Amino acid sequence: MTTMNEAPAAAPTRKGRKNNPEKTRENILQAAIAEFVSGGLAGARVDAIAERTQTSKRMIYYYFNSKEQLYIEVLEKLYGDIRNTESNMHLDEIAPEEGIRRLVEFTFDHHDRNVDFVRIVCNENINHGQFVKQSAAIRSMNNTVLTALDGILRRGAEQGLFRQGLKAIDVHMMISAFCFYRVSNRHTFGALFEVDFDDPALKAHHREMFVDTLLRFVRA
Amino acid sequence: MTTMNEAPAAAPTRKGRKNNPEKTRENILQAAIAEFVSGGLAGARVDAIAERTQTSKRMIYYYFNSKEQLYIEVLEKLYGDIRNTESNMHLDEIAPEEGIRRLVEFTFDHHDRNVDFVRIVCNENINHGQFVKQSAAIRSMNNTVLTALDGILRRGAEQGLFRQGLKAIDVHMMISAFCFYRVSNRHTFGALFEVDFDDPALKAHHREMFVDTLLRFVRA
DNA sequence: GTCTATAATAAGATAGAC
DNA sequence: GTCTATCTTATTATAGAC
Repeated sequence: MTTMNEAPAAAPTRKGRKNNPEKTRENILQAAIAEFVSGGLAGARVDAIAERTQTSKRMIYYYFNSKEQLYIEVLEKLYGDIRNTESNMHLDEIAPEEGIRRLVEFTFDHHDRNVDFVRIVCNENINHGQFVKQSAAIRSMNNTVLTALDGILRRGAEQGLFRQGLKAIDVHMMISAFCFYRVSNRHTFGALFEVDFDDPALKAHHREMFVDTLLRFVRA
Repeated sequence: MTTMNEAPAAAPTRKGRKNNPEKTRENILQAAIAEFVSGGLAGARVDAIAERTQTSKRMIYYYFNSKEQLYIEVLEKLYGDIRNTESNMHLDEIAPEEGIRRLVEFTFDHHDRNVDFVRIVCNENINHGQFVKQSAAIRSMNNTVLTALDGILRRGAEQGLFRQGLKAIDVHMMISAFCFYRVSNRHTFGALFEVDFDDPALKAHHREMFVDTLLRFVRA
């Protein structure tokens, strides 16, 4: 009688909500992303996360132990999303100029689509990057871009198309700066200069301008 | 007898700490900057601000009424600092290329020296720019750069040195993106790619590279 | 104008039933 | 594994003396 074999007709509104650990966990994680993104680590409220969830606050602590732990998992998830997508670019088989173009366009689109990622990185920097520094998972995942870019620059230089001695880290930083800033500072920049970053035409303009700027930088 | 004419020898350790409203206010404001900068609006603690102060927590509420009000004043102060310095550049009297160079260098140095400003802007964007949007003072102060830059671009185009049809807002955004990102993301970028942004040699390298990139962009 | 002490409340975390 | 109710601490804000 202590087993759960009774009351099939008891709660009609609770259809299909049987125990489902993985789904609950993912559900919490998604809610946490939304909450951390719109308030930072300090600004996020555990109660608010629970409200965004189909489950209760208790479950947050059950699965993640603390607010900080939850934050770290969010961080790792969002950083991981980039790596997964940026692996499939095959930048080593195309013409150097085309490689630069594609890399800029890819980075642009990725940041544009992942506002969440950008916001969480902003927050990390406000926290002096303390959690990124802690997470070995994150630190070890970010060098694929650099080697790909290095290949492009080297081939470009060999073919006489690009300048000699360009460093991948420099080019990468400039690409990131453009794509990141356009998302990270859209609210203040938008308010100050009355620019609407959601306008598709402006977005296309920026995208092409960034490609152009980078190409002008690398060309011999 | 209710006037304050007694006890000149009472407290020897409290020398010179007579009532000084302006100084107290400024003292609180400086402490608030430090605290808001290293934790954002939500992360900052009023107690912590008081501790950084030569006065008490009570005075914070006495002068600023609330944590939010204090935050807004910090915001306005830091934004104001830029305007004041960037007015004295006289960019309309020099050669166009030199104008671009100076503007980039100025923006670079300013961001480099004012980490506080950069952090507060990051925080503002996490808050969807809600306080910047509220402050009429801030919104009305930011158009001097744009007109100066516009002048440079127009003269450059007239002299056949620069391309036609370049927009000041675009150039300004790219300059800002470089200079801002280098400061705002130094912790995460530094941790991920093992870059030390405090290295003076690297700093000089970035500065020159940004000038170069912008010049390559505007040139005909 | 300034201080110490404290109220009021919000928020992170947990107990214990089911 | 999940829920509601609650404990505990931290934090914003204020009272009231001087």
